[in-house]
Amino acid sequence: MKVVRNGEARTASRSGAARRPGPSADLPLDTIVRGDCVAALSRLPAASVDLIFADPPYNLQLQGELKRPDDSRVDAVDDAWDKFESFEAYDAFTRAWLLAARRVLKPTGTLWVIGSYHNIFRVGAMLQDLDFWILNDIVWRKTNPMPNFRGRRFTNAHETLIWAAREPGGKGYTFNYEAMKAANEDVQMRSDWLFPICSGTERLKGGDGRKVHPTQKPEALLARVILSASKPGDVVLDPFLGSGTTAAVAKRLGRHFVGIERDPDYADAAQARIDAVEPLPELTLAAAPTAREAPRIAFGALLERGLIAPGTLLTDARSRFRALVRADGTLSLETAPGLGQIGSIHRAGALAQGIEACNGWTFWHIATREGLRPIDSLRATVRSEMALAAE
Amino acid sequence: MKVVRNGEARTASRSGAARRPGPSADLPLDTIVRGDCVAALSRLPAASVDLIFADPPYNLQLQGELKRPDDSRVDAVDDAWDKFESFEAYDAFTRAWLLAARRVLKPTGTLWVIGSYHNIFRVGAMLQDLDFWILNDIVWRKTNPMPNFRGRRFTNAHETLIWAAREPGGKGYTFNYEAMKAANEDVQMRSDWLFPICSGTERLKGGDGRKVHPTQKPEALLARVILSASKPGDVVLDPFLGSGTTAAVAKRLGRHFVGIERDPDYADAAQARIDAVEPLPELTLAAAPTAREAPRIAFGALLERGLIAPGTLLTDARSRFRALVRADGTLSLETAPGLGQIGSIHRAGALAQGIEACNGWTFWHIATREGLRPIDSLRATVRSEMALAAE
DNA sequence: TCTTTGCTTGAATCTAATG
DNA sequence: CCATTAGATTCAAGCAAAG
Repeated sequence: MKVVRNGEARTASRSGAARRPGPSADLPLDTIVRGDCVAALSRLPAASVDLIFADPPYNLQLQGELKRPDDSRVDAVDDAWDKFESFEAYDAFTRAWLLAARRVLKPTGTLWVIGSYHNIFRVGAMLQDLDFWILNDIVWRKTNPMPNFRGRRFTNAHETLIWAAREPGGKGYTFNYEAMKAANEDVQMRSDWLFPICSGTERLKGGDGRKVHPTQKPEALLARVILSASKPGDVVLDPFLGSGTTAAVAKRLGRHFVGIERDPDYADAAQARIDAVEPLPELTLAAAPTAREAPRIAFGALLERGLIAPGTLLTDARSRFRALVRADGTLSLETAPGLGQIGSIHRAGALAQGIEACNGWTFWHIATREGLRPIDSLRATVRSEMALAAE
Repeated sequence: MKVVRNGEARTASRSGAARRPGPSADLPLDTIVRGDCVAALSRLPAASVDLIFADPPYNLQLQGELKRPDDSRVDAVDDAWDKFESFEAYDAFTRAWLLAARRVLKPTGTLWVIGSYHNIFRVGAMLQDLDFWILNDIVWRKTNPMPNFRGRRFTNAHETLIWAAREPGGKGYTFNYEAMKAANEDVQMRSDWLFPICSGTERLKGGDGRKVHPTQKPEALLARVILSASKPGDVVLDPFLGSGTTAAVAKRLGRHFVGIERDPDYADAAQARIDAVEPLPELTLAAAPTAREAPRIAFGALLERGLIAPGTLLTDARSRFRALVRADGTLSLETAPGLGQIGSIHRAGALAQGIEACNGWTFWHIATREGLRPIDSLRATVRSEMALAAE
């Protein structure tokens, strides 16, 4: 039941962690760790996980199954004066697992938590208190929510997810912006997502025909989370695995998973479910090249390859400004403002327009028989040449 | 500028409070109280207000300046009133105004707070800590949010409102269930609302043509809040009145208002705005029209619903070009030109044909027993699902 | 007068690599 | 650590100007 692709091995040190450094002695990849979430997290290597998805318990009043960080059970409370006490207990629980989760997260890793108004505000505030950095809050709009039977409130038709980086100013996290946009009619994916709740054949049922888990999440929801915030081969961890949706979707999408589950029945059901999952073919999963991740090409490389000659005159698309290509790969402005000034293609473009910044690749054009061409198209030529040479 | 209707007088003791008992010596009805919110609230009679709508500072914590891709500068909310030293300071502020607000609220009264992920989790947690009772969290989905210019997050396309009763088990609060349902094509009003942001002629502008207030809320949003959670003649209080939307809508809908505003410029603008409002005749107060959402289906939604599987091969009608469906909802071209290139269904169609633009929905086909079918035909299924969720 | 095109703007925690 | 530089990045509306 291990997902082993392309000779990738089973430890994070040789899969996800290869891409992003981090110690990872013995991450139990593609397995369900049975036991308490905080204790299990504490036994995992630090900074070894790319993505965490957490669906923590939330209704402490009804369930009364809260545990303190030391795993002792919190007595159910009914008294009004004790309500504060129970929020406090929930906060302590949240704090404990969030801290344990942060430890296993790589510096570039991100964390998702899903909840409802019963708990999500406390989780969100705790995330901020613990110095996580919220990237988005996401609304899962349900196409088919349970109606409000008493008619005393609005139909509770959504749940909230919080997406957070490990720390403020967190950079380097994965967000597959282009893929999300391409899948969404070529407009940016928004913070409000629409999915049906998990039902029908997707819903796990026991032998008695009753649902195995009370809050099984739809696979489509997890798929969007994983596709947006991880890459193939990454390690996805779920500290409250439950019926195993996170692991099943991660496996299907060519990611490694680590699941933690305390309840043996849930863990058994999740294991069986995961075993039945067939990973998608690699071709449908390979990370798409993005402009952002493309290898950098210096303008000088165009000169070195003879694609552009020193002394060439470049202009902007509307031929308002001109610049002379110098032998060292810099430009010299031939028109005011900035006449005579010398700088990189970007600097020269900014100077010409009198603005702070400019992408010289798309600003400057070269005259051809077919008309003006952005020098960016010459860069594309170099990139494809380099790709061929690499093979 | 007082709203006096049906012989109702100007003090809460003889208007809203007549319906629901509560002391109310000198509630300054239908006026703007100038000054600090907590101090002003403390001078108001206890248990005299039916509904509170609060739009507190969000504590945005913006760093540098943000520019659009066209190099224009985003006019950010950088006002001093939105800056707090720390989360602790923000929490203390929140706690103070919430306690002061609770005091003026009738036992049957309810409180609304609006915010974003920067502050709403702290507000929600504080509400629970202070023993308010959350009735709903409501998502205001914006039809026209500001995009994410750098492509590093999901478009932040919503704000969150929390609706809470004064205390746990709060009974007797107003919820106009039938009116909401009637206004929503006879199905229960959901917790996700769709409105445009405030712009155009509704947006207050100063003599210089610049917006008077950086965060003016749309009247439609306030109308739904007030129509759902108050009755004509009730007292609606806004402790952060700003540009006066709450008061203007309350007056228009035949409710009394009390506004608190510290900034003289905001208060002046709000006063002028309120003065220009004409209350609606009683009969027209029934239901607010709801905009039916034109469902926009993305190709990704077809995968998420299982209507098309990753790995499927799509072709054009004449089977000249082929493309592989990838797990993330993008296509990978399998034929020249463009072999190996990845993009949306539209982009891939354009690349295959070597043209600028293409409607992927009609260009790409899927093989079925009955022959090739345009993928557009799969959209109908998702549309019917989504229609259920549309407002 | 009507249509098309272009410009402006909105509660925003909005980069990554190199030296 | 900071400073510098390369270079990637936007959607829906409203309104004004142009056709």
